[in-house]
Amino acid sequence: MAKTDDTPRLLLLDGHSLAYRAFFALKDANLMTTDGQHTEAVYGFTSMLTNMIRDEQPTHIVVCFDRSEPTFRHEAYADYKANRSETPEDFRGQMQLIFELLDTLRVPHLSLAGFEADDLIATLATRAAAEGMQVLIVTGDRDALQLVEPKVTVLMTRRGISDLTRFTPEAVVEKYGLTPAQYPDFAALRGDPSDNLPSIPSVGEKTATKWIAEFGSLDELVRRADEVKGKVGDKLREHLGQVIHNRMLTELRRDVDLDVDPAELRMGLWDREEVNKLLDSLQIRGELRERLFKTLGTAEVEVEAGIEVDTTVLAPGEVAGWLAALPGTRVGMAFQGASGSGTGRIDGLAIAADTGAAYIDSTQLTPDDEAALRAWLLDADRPKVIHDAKGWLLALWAHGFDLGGLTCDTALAAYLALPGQRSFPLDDLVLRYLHRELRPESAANGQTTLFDEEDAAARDLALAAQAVKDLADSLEEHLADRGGTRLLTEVELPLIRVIAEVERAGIAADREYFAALEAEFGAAVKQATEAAHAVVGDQFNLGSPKQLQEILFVRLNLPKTKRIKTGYTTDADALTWLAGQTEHELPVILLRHRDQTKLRVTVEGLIKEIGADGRIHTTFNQIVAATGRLSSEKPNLQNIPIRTAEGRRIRKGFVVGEGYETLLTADYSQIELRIMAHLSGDESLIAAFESGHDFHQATASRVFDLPPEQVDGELRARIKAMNYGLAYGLSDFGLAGQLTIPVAEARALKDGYFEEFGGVRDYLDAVVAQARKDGYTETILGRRRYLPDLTSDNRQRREMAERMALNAPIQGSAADIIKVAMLNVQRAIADMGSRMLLQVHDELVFEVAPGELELLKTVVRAQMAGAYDLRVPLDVSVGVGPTWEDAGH
DNA sequence: TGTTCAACGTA
DNA sequence: CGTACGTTGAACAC
Repeated sequence: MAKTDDTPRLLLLDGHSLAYRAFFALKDANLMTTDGQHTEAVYGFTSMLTNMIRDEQPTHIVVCFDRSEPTFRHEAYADYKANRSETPEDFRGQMQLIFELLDTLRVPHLSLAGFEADDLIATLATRAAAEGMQVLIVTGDRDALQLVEPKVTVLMTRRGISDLTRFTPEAVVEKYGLTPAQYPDFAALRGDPSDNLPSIPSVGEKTATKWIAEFGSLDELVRRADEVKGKVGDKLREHLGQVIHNRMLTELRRDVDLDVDPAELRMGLWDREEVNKLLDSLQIRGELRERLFKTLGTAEVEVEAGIEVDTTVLAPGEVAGWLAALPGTRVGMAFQGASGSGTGRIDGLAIAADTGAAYIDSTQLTPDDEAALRAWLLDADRPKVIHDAKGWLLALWAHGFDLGGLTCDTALAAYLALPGQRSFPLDDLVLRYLHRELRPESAANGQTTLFDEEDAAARDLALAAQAVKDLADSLEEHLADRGGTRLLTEVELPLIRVIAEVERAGIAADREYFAALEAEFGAAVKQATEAAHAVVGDQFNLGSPKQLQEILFVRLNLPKTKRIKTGYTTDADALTWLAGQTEHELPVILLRHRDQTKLRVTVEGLIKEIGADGRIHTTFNQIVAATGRLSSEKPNLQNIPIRTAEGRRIRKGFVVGEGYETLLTADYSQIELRIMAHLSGDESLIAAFESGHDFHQATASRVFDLPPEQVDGELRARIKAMNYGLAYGLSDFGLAGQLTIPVAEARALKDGYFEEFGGVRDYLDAVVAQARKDGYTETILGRRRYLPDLTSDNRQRREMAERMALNAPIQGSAADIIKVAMLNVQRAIADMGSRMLLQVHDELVFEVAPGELELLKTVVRAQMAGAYDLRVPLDVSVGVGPTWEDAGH
């Protein structure tokens, strides 16, 4: 609960200092997760953080961290902290976990190259105090004592993690006999073994204190050094230079150029599930988890105010009049109902305008209301904004309405602003961008009558509509600052309708064919199961990796495969390897079983999704993939088998619908490699595309300096793996594994490749360097992907981020291009009977209306090839046939 | 009952 | 130790 005193209270924590302290305090407990990750520091830090929030009730909070880069102190003094012992092995990796924890808890944290956490703390404390905030600093570093003043208190860790001393100005004087301002003078005089600051021989804390107290300051002491008598006086004069140098290092910087206002440092709204998930992975449970939730549950999020809106619940017959009185400015809309599988239902809607909001029960419309609503919804001159509009558009269509004038979708805008996030709940965004809380009224009071509940639900919907309206302004401004406006308004926003139409259309499925196929795959599964049981001489579940391990590696004592968390892997690669290693027939049977099971399950899933119209309506998600691709779910039609002949049989079940002539597929060939050629500008690679030869053959011919005709299958395969691997950040090791050649050979291959295509290497290097500098990568249409891990201390995370940085512009630009192509194709075929059915990343599938085949071919080719002007041509291949398989290439 | 893991399909 | 997804059954935790 909020303190009665409403002075804002800023809690500043020194992250490294506390984590390190926590680690040593809990070292003997030897905490670790079952997969061997130590968690002493994380655990201890979490506990301290929780207690601080609980006991101090801050309104603002930030955790500051040191950076690995040298600081200005290192520049001033080469040996600064030089004698620090190596970070213990078990501590490594825990900092990264702490960052994750803070992110999850929405606790702001900061670090800045060239400065220690203390300097950031000093700067923020100084600013915050000047703004009238009460400041509390938690650290184990005594240098922070210089910051103490009436508005700034330091909590210093003593032994362990729960033993803290509270330093007010009075307490500093009491403890050290010095004022806070004198503390850095004292520290310089005394020296500091932990910072490797040399001390004066025979001058310890006592003498240092005495001198500073006597002379008032170090300056004064230095000026009057000759007044100090005795042997220690000589020592002082001898080491004066050193002491002055020390003093430069003990002063904390209060003027670090930080782009942060203390008032912004609020805790965000955290997600209980997300926190639980992280604590699960850290295997933190029991008392600490309870304490954490209890504390965070009561810590109030500092918000300026809640979303408020003046709501009218319109009665039947009032809608037309209300709409007529609306101003022409943009409104926010929110809906009640459901959507999915290419359709939807609307029970109610809210409209929030500048003049107030209204709730409309769409199941109780009079004919006049309905006509007015229909016209208003359709009117492109009545601008509207909706959060995640696609499903509601489908629902509107299902009711015979349509929508015009959608000028913003807040979920889409947020996706462009935060591409790494996988979901965009309205309340989170409202808090993040508007610093307001979206608090449902219906949840506020428990005991209500049925009537009140309905009323509250109506007002909640109006609140959401108002929030969407406000949020849109904020997000649009945010995107405008980042150059993302065109991507939103010219690509993503108009694409909503295209995708909705595709979902609504669905693709026809041959139910009987699928059923027969399922039976066939099922029989093969049964056969494989029986064969396996016969070979082993025992019944077991072939689908259980655990039981499989027991059979393979214990009972049969076959050679061990790659280790995984739960033992040894039994994946397809390993089974294939085992089949070659041993004479045993079991691995082969298991592979067959896997294969057939996967196919059977895939077909089963498809059958379940066939709708009453005999078609499968997948949902394309426009806001989940971090690179900008679409994804497909319920069912996923972007992973229907194609590689094997048996798998392709599934594609035969996707057929042309009644009233249509055939299916047509059109795909980009090697679009990602073409993008790589474009982005790198490598003339040789561009020439390989323009040579007219097979691309992999042409590149191989250049790498191995052979005429294209003399490139054999082996050489072509190697270069093909290189070509594709590069776009994924493939390592020498990975390439070697892929081609089953020694790592040295893989490296030589890569060197040979780059000798010919040096521009590609330069480009790839530059991408990572730029991303590290800016914090994000960008596609040809300016779609960003943020990669903070590029500067991680954790090698594994950093290298993962580097591979993402290599891939994101390429995969993302391909996604940009096909999105533009979809828009252009849809515009071009708007008046035709043919329609788009699917998008599979670089492929579009169409259903061709009678007599339109040749025209559609021409239009689709032209629109796809012309979607974007690259330095190499975009090659489109087209196939036609009665099923997806026949129409494939 | 819900969550995590291994496995595997696509581009 | 190659990116991006979604789905599944088994195992596990509650």
